[in-house]
Amino acid sequence: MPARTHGRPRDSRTHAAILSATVALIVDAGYGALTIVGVAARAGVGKDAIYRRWSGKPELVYEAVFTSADADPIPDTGTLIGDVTILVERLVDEFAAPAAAVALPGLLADFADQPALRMRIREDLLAGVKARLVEVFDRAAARGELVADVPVELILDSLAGTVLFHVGLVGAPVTPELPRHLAAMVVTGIKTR
Amino acid sequence: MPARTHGRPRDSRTHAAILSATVALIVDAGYGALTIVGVAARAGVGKDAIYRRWSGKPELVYEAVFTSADADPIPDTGTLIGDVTILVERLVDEFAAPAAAVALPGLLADFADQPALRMRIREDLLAGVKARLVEVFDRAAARGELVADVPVELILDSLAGTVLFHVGLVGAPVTPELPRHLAAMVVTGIKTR
Amino acid sequence: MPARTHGRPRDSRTHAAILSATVALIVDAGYGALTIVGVAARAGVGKDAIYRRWSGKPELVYEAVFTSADADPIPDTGTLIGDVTILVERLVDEFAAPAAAVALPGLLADFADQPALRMRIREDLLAGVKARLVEVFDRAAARGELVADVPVELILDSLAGTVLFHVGLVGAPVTPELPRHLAAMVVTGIKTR
Amino acid sequence: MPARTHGRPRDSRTHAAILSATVALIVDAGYGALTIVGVAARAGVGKDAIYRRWSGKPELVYEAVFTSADADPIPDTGTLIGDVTILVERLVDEFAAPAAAVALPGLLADFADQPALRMRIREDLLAGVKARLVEVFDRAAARGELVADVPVELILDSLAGTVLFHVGLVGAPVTPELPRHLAAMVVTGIKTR
DNA sequence: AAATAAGCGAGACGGTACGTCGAGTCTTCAA
DNA sequence: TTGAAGACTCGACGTACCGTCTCGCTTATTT
Repeated sequence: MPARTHGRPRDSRTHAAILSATVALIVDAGYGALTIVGVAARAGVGKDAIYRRWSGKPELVYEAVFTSADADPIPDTGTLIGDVTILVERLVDEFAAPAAAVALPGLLADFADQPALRMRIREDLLAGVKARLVEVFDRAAARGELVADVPVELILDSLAGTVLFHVGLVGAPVTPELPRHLAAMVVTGIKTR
Repeated sequence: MPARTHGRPRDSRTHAAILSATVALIVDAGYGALTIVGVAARAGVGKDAIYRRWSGKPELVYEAVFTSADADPIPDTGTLIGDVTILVERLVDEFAAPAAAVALPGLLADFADQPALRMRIREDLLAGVKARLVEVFDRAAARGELVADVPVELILDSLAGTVLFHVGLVGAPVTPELPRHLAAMVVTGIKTR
Repeated sequence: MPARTHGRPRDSRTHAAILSATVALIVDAGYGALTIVGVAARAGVGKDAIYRRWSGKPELVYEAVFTSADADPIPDTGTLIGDVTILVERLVDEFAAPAAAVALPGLLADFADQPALRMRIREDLLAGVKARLVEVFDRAAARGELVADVPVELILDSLAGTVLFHVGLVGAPVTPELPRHLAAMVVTGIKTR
Repeated sequence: MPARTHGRPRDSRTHAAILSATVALIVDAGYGALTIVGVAARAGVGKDAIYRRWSGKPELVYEAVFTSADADPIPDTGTLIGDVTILVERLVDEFAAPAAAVALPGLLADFADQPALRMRIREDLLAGVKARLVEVFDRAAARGELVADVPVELILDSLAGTVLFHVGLVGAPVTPELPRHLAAMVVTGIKTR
């Protein structure tokens, strides 16, 4: 509770203007061409207003692009493969959104370059996905559908890596079958291990 | 078009000095911190000597880091899963090499940002992997081990994306079991589709 | 126009804290390095408390550094040269004081840059000196020591300019003979004109 | 003889464009309002081209404004007062020139703020004046017109300080009599010491 | 006593200049 | 023509200060 009781409070309109200018510029110009100067100009804001809130471009873009709280749990479809399919659909929706698909490669590259940010890839960006993945596997175990000792993190990296590579890097169009295929591959692969 | 018959021929030592300076700098400082100016200084070379050969940082790094021709075919182990395991081992060796692991995220991000380069991800960087993957699947089909209609590109993206995410982005240590696990997941996932 | 009868009256301790912080910073860091932000921080005061009283850095420094009312008249020594020597001694004391010597060049430069402030150089900063100079010349005239038509302003500029240049700009040490030399030069120069 | 045999030589047109933009901006806007950014823009030049040649605003302005080599010796008028009058006329011409009069206060203030530059006021800016002053006094001594042991530096500070204060700070118009008055004051003041 | 009106520290705000650095191009001399 | 050196324009970086503007709070005068 650091409070911040003193001084003029930060203006939420400034905050919003920065974030929406960031998203707009990413979509228009791409992550590489996005600059703090450019965001400030587009938002009609001083550079300090940005640096006061974020320590740099990666943090700014991260907050601007990944605001989809999306805390909804995965509904129970009765089968593991069904549940994972829905989970992958959500992941694809998140990663294939216009700003996200453009921002992800550069954003992840910048995160990977800084040790302080690197750990946030799994802990922040994928935290929600991981939590839901664990829950889905727990349900499957309760159902007796699954053996124990599931390599959750490998599966997480597989799902995220595949979607990222497919959507962000290669730029392949997302077909409706992708989630089902990917879910099937992962789930049957695990089960028959 | 005999290209260049006139004038002083290019010095191969200059070429080599640039490439090795590039690799050294990537390992030392990371992809993001690598600059053409820095490479030139470290190689004891003028900037033009670099721009004369490569059109920019991504192309330079691509050539410097991914020179492992590695055209060796995958030996026939008798089973698809065995073949794919070896293929993944090779992929991991390639992506987890010191310079490659550091360079990959930024390099792919820069490739993804430029439409002209984006297609080269699958066509150049993964060309060898794809060719061997096709060959391995052909062998499995000949063996009667596999149904037809294999989604090669999805599998390719899965393998490359998983390894990239695991090794380059998350920075997780590579365990010896990873190739086997990943191969098992993909192969059984495909077979029981 | 009773000006301000309502509201909380200004705190004289705030006033004093600002002025002494200003003097301290000038001595420590010089006029150029003095900032309003820095004064506010050192005085433990908000910026507005400063802007409420002074319109900018030159005015603030002017008040902080030149508060020596020094309205004492020049004692009658019996000779013009004696009187002027005392006058120059006072001028040197004023201009060579630690804060003043450091502040003068920058302060006068800022005053000169703004037409609104430029006239205050002679009218405020040198007002006392000029008044005493006139008085001293009047005494000399009464004594019959001097011809009429003395170019007071030229003499004023000479005295002030010489001391400023010597002490503030060149940074030469003030020798005890300086006032006498300077007075002699000016007075005999005028008399034998 | 540092030579500089390697690399592309500096472009003299760039040099000239920077200097003339500097002079133009000083006359238009004053020393305080002159910025490196502004000079670069007006000269159609990158900022680095300026920082490559000068270490900051004071050095740049110094070179831009005080290029009048003016190495002409003072003609021998036969009397000390005549010689000094001419010397002061030259000094007034130099200090009252449009760009110089505007630049001097700020320029000298900046020089005075930096110990490294402070010594250059007498040694560079006034070097020519001082040399000619010494010569003029030598001639007077040879003529038998003057006693020995002249406080040259005090006289130098008097002349320069008076002109600076009159012209640069107070902004008083320069009357044609000023040089004669000032010379008379100084010379008779010295002689009858 | 309540209402009104400033003063006050804190700090956010849009601007703007700073001095540095890298991009990619161009220009010199020498090989 | 290559090559090392380095000047060139351009533009982003992250920092700092400008002078203005809210905040919550305090301290006085006026009703």
